[in-house]
Amino acid sequence: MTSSTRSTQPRRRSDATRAAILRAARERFAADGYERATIRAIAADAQIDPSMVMRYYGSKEGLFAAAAEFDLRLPDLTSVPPARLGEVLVKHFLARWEGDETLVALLRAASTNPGAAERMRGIFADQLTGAVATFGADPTLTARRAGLVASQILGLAFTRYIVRLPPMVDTTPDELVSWVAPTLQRYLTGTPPS
Amino acid sequence: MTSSTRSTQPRRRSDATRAAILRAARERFAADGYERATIRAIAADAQIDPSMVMRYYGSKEGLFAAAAEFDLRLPDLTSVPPARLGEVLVKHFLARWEGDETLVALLRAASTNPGAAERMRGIFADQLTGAVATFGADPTLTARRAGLVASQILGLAFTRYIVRLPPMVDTTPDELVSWVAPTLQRYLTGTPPS
DNA sequence: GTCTATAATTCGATAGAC
DNA sequence: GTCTATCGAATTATAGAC
Repeated sequence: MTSSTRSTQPRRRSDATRAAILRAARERFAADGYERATIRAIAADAQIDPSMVMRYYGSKEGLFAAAAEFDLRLPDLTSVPPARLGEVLVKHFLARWEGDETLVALLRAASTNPGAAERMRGIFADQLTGAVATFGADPTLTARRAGLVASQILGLAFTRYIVRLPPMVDTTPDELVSWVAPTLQRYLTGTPPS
Repeated sequence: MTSSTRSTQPRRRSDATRAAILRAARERFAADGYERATIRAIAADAQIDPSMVMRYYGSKEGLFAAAAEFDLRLPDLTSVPPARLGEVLVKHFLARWEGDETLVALLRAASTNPGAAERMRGIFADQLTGAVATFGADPTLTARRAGLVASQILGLAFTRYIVRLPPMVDTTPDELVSWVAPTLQRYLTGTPPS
């Protein structure tokens, strides 16, 4: 029962097609948002028939849910020098986004699609809050610290990838890290104001 | 030629209707985004016929352009104590938004509508950069400082009004000001990193 | 100025042949 | 598994009566 022929392998022709659909869907959702991205256009990009999209993913919502699966892949913050938490986080986020348009798709869709907004809340409320909680002292402040971090991180993504403000687009990732890291550092470990 | 009868007064029945349309349009665009907000729904809210919207504003794009007119109404920053610039700015933005949903409409639409994104760029690149330039020392840094401020300000609005992250929704404006003011202060007047 | 009627598209989704 | 054909609904926009 070592290997090749079949039986335990459900993957055949369809897996390549499914992957092509997801890739095209991410592109379109990222570029056009949820409403303007049509199943027909996605299917054309993937060079398959539109009805295949429905067959594989049931509906447009189902397709989006599959295409916008996103994991922040946050590193273990307990092994990071406490004074460098902000820097590590900004670097991580920028690197994570520059190579994967899934978050842009999610960001654009979250503006108009309730399901996408809900997923965004889940990602930043669960994954990020969880990471912040691993080292935070005061549990009652953890959620707020995570929310503030999310506000700066998502504002960075929004101005750089969605609105495309020229100064935010032209600035290199390293320069952005230098400016933004102290902000996150204070949100994460700073003394609560008054 | 003092007063009432007519001649120099083009406003008659239509002005109230136009205002009602704009109000309903801002509500719908803010709540649903550009694509999902339909002319029919806006007309129903304003209790007028859908064709009147077309007659007055020509097209859906034209209606949005009229409804999403937005002025930051930035105060004169030269009369603000330099050490309190961040605080004054956050306070101003929060107050400006809590009572006017136009920015939320613009924010939501900017994700999918190129024209709305262009307007957003104009607002933050012109109005904000102009205000920052009035006191900034190094002109080459002015655009970048304004962009960074925009990133935190728009991230605040995005997480609080669009995605509605619970910790950002539950926090009072005063508490938000306390946390965010130092960030803007550093973006505006801080020493450039390395 | 206001409304009815409808044109012209476009979309998501379905049925069914092969 | 894949594709053709099409349904039914919704949209912006227009033409024209009153």
